[in-house]
Amino acid sequence: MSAQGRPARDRRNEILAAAAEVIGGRGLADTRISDVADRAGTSAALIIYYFETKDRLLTQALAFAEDRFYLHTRNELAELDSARARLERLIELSLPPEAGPAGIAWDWTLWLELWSRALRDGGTARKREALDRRWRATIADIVREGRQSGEFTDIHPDAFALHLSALLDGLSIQLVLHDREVTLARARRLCDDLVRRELGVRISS
Amino acid sequence: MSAQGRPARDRRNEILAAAAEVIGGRGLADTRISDVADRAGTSAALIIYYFETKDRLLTQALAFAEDRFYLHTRNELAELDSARARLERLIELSLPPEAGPAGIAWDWTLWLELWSRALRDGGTARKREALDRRWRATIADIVREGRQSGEFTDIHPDAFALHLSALLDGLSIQLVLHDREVTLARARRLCDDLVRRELGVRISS
Amino acid sequence: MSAQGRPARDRRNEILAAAAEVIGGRGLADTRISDVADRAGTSAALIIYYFETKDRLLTQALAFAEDRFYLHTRNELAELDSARARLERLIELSLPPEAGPAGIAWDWTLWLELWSRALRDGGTARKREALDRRWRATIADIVREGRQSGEFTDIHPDAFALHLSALLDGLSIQLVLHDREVTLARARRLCDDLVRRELGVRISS
Amino acid sequence: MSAQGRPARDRRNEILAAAAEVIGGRGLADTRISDVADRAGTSAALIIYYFETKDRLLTQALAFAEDRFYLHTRNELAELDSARARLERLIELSLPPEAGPAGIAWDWTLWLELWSRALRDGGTARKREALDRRWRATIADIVREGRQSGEFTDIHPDAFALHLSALLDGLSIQLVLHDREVTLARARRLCDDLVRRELGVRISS
DNA sequence: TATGAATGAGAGTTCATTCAT
DNA sequence: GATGAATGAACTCTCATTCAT
Repeated sequence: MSAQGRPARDRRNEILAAAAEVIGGRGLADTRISDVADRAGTSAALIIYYFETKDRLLTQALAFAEDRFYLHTRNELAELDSARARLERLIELSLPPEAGPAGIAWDWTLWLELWSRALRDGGTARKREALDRRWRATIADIVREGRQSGEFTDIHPDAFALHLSALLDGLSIQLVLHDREVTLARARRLCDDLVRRELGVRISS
Repeated sequence: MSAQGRPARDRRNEILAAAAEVIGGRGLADTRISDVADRAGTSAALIIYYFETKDRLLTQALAFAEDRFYLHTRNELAELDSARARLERLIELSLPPEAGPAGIAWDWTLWLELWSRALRDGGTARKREALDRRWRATIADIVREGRQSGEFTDIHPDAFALHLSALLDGLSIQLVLHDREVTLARARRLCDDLVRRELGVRISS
Repeated sequence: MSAQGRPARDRRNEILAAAAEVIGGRGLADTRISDVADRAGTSAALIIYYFETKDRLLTQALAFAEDRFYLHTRNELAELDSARARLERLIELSLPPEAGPAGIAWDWTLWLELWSRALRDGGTARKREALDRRWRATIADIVREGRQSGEFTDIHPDAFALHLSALLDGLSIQLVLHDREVTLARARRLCDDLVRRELGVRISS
Repeated sequence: MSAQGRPARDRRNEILAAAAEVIGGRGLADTRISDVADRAGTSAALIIYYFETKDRLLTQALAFAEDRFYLHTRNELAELDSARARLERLIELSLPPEAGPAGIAWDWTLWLELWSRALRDGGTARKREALDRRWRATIADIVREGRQSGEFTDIHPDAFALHLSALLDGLSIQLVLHDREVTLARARRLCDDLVRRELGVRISS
């Protein structure tokens, strides 16, 4: 039993990862259970066996991917020792990489799907709210730490967090959608300006 | 001929309007041709007769709704005689109204759908880019006018336009999704702050 | 009225000719009223106006084409003054021309459609029987004439007519279907042999 | 595994047989997937599950039926020990039975459909060519055997095979279509005559 | 006579889900 | 756990036909 507990959890996560990839590649609306099964190397029936319903699979897959991204970011930030560096890195990780021909910003793609799904699906809506709250809290915490360490000027952490996160969202949309007027450099500069103006510190990402 | 040309165009627009409503209400993915037909008071076959394919219907419906919104905004702005007032109004119209339980910000709902569709559909992608460009140009024009009339301090119009529009997008997402931490008032305050700081003018929306 | 009678008949025939072409090109099963309308340069509604039903249109179109072919053959034969020449020409006209790349034997194509349709459609069945009977009679008449003129040896005209017409049908099928083992030359030789053996006359088509 | 492999193949063949019956009864053009499903006692979805597309189903059903007929004939012929008897039997099996009111010559019906389909469908065209070639080879082989055993006079087997098969096709068409001038007896007599004249042997079928 | 607009009645196909093994 | 077989419910799209003009 306990010997089976692990593999089962692994299987679940493999499927969730596969689902996230498929969603990222084809979009939520065009994702079929059998696509996920193919990518995960199993059968559609098994996926239903684990998740009971397609809807639950998709909801959990989105949550899985976003949690993974969040944890990845958390870990990266934990390694840095100044608030300034952490903020700089957070901005860097937030913006989707300028895509080469085939390059697609997987995680950002999922965010767009998540938003439209959250409009009608309560579960997704709650999850999204929690994720965004946690994200803003991360920013606000960095601000507080920087204030305490004397790196940043005194400013309201929550207001700044909302401003920065909203700006990052707004810019990222243009970037994932490859708007020709919005380059990664321009986006960074706007964020840098905001940081400099509000926190009195210069970041050169 | 002319007696027949008009009705046909009217029919088309009726259908597009109906489609936009349905998409807003049920989401792009859950919109069936027959839903649109029902709302428009016709048959599914007629919709295919006019639009040939469901895909084309949806693409055109999104474009139709966004164009309508843009024209509406344009007209509203044209009536105001100071750049400050126009900017204030633009921000007001941009942010989705704080929705009561049943209230849904139709147009913003469509934007979210538009984004995720633009990820994979070239036509939608192009249309979206054009719309956003036009929108930022509108903001930049107001800035230029305000600068010329001496209302605003001297600032780069395009950089400001990108900053404001991105911020509005980012905040609006939280608002349409009813994030409990982001109220319409908070969103407005952030925009006001930006305007005050960058353009040196106070707006009290 | 009489001034309109002509054009109306012309219209009908134009449509029938168009229908025959479409059937030849796309097959009976894939022929849509609107295809015929397009080829005839009218509207589908007009075709229904003339023929009332798609079924009637198709039946009449097949009959029209086959009658036209028969009359064409009749005229050609009437110009020749020996039974031998007439028989030779009849065989020549019966076999589908060896098709170049794009070449399709229109009339033979229609025959195949006619047969499968005659299996279930009584009207088509009757028409087909009449056409084949008339065709065999044509052959038998030539035999009789040749016998009388002393060109042919004495043989039963009807038996010969059935033999030759069946052979022509069977060979023509292979030819329209481009069987690589059955060339036009081989087919002719078989017919020539039959004629020589049965009628004691050599034809060199 | 082996317990599952068989049933699947059986299912396929059941469906193919059902399809052949429906095509024979209603014609290729009027055969719906659901007709086949009904006759096979399953669902339309299962048929798509096995054949992916209606087109493939029909193509394979025609091939299935014709192969079955060919194998049946082969077996029958193998039991006979003189070339004369085999030829006689082949002719007998080739001609459609004189149909009573309800009697329909299933396999011949399918041939007519096959021909018109082969006009536009490459796959069907290839299959048909192979079938006919095999059929003529069967005839030619009998001729060779009869020549070797001294039963038949010396004649070119391939030319005879083409002549006989074409004649059989041409006559069979009249018979399946119930031409009132062409009886089974008349058709047989023509074939007998051909055999007697060309092979120097009398068959009394 | 002529047609564009409109529709109902399907048809094929997709797909989540169930179930026996 | 795992899967192939099976299906019902839905959906898009096609097309002959009708009708007002």
